[in-house]
Amino acid sequence: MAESKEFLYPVKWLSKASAGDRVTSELRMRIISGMIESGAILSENKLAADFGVSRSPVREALKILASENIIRLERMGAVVIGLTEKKYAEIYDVRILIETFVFERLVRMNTNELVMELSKILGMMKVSIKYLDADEFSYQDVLFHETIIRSIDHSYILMIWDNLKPVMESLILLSMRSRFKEKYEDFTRIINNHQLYIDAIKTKDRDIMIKSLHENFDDVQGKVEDLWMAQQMLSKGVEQEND
Amino acid sequence: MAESKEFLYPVKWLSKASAGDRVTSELRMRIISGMIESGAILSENKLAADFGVSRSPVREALKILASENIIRLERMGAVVIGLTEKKYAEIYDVRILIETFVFERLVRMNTNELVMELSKILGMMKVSIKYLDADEFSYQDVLFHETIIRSIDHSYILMIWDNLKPVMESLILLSMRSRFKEKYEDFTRIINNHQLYIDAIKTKDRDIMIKSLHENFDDVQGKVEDLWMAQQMLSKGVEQEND
DNA sequence: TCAAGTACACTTGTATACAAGTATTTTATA
DNA sequence: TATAAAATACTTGTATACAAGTGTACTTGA
Repeated sequence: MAESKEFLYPVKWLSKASAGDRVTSELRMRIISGMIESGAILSENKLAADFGVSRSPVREALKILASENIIRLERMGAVVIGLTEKKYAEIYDVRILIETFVFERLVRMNTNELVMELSKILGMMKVSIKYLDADEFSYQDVLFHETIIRSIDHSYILMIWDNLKPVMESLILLSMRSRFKEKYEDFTRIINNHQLYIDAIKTKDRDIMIKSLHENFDDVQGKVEDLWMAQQMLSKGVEQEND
Repeated sequence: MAESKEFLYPVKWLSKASAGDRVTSELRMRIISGMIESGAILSENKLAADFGVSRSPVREALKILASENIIRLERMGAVVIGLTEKKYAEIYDVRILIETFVFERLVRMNTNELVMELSKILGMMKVSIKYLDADEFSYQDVLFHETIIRSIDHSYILMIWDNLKPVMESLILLSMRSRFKEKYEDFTRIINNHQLYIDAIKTKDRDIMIKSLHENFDDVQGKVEDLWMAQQMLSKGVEQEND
């Protein structure tokens, strides 16, 4: 009823999306941001009313979020799991696992085209910084890594990424928004890291690859700390509706 | 309308399952077995009619199968992808990836309880062989590996397994059924492999682990060859309905 | 005050209805 | 016969309705 007009997920990314996709994305953001607290119980009917849609798209959303492990479907109601610190560590375990795998494939491939593509994306990222567009920057950041993963044409590695991506996207969005406000100087470092990533792929130097991989994850670790800050901000500013 | 009474998926495994689960499991089996050919276009309405249910559970099934990468949801109709040889290789890439990861965690854990559990499952497998129950054997085989994976309590590794499991289960079911008929002697070797697996975990000997891991996958490779045989049998014996 | 049973509110899963959009086929026209 | 236009038979996504089941709360009885 008294639904907030503010959406956490960028509405422009949903122009062609279905109601189901909209609910999925927005709900995910609210859970990951902490706006919907861990342990909360979500009702299909209530969510449908809140989002102004029927139960069908809400059901779809809950199924997807359950497969992403951020809610748990029980007999009565969906229980919000949220992201504990343990889970962050686990997400990055998996990212390291698959990106390492991808790297091993890449060194045996022609990477010219990929390097071009990545350079283009890096250019986009620089522009996003210049014009203070945190959402666009996040989009390009996610796209950067997805482009690398897609390049080896491995459907099951891609499947893992597809499951991880939405959560990663939400994390990065929230982190980048807060950084644009508070730690603007970080972005030159992030750009340098990504350039190192590209160089590693270009030279096919495994040592640089490992180095850039770890720097990237150190950086990501920073993102996560920012996220905690963002969560604090949000949970103070948002009134929880319990009835 | 002229729906076959024969279900590929064991009906007793679906006793408490919803119509959606039933459709999902059976459809998966029909695709992986080759009974529904790669490239075929599935219609929600038609499937609903065939299975005698409404579109709701069918939609649910298609979403799940799409996330498992065995169909592709397009604007009009779901296109069956099926499993090419490349995809088999990719599945086992991922299995090796995650099982290796799990092993690394296991060597730092107390594995007594796990070893007990695995021994029990192995006992079940032996009984299944004795009584020629291919489905039960498959169930225990899948459970064996799932038990190992669950033991490290890693939600995102488990997420990967959850996505892989249904396809693995189908593959193993089909392969084991044909083996019980044609290559019964294989099973002593499979049992030995699993015993080696347990020993590796018990002694925490990384070398044995690697050895048993590879023997297991060699074995699995055999399973896949059997599957091709099974597909041949099926595609000859089944009349495709096209109208 | 406490226990048991009943009624109610709310849950999921499924069926069905409908709107909007997209291929296909048919029909009309040159 | 070839081409354009219109009718049709699909498709998906969403809304709504309903049945069966589950938990809660209230009432009734001691």
